[in-house]
Amino acid sequence: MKLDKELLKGATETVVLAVLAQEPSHGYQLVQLLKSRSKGIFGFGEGTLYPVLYRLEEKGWIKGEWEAGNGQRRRRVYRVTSRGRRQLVKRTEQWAGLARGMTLILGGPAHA
Amino acid sequence: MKLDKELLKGATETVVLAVLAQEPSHGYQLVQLLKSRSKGIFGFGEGTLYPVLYRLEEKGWIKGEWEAGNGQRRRRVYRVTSRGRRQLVKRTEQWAGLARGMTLILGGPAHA
DNA sequence: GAGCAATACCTCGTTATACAAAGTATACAT
DNA sequence: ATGTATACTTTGTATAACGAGGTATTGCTC
Repeated sequence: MKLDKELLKGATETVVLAVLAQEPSHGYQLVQLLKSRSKGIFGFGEGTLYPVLYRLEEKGWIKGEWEAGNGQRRRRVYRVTSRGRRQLVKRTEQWAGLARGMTLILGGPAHA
Repeated sequence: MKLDKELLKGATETVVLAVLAQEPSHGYQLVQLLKSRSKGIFGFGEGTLYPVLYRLEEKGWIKGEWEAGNGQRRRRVYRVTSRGRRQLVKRTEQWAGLARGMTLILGGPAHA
């Protein structure tokens, strides 16, 4: 099942922040982490994730640093800043609120 | 807590379908139903909901009928069509998928 | 050393949506 | 008559996810 594009709006930044908070990563790696950690539910492409990273960095919620190439291809590793962590808390609360509302509407008296 | 605009994208049509499936309503009533049934979590305004209703009707998922004014102001009551009910099932599955993915990412090894 | 796959990054155009704000008009109570 | 709640409608703005295309490097294999 491929997730609806619109449904993901607003959630993408949150999962990116969450994964980076657990493990600093570069863009390409993030694509794979998001897929594996969500058991294949999320399948973000690079065309989605790189712009998200730039956005988050511009807002000061993550910080990227070029990793010197020790035989590796150069890559930019992103870490969550302290402001970013506060944001992650907020976003998580937002998500919980939405999830609660959805449950109330979808799972409520509908099955009565 | 006011829910982020972007986070709601894609979810709005689903909750509208869900409420209408439970109780055919007109637009103005829907504003209140969504608010009360979600215990205040959803606060959609008319400028959001009416366009949603038009969209859903155009797609054939709901059907509106003008209710003749028996002393009442004229109102358009919307009902979910059979195609709309199938859509609701799909949307609900989509939502469940997203919720599962979010839980995996947010609630997983983060608190380890 | 040519070819190829995987890695890693970047950018553009398209499309869809939530919302505020403003407007119109009716019913009803005071 | 004045106001309030009801009820519908439209416009403009901002944002975001994605596909598709592009560049460049590394390392493997023949």
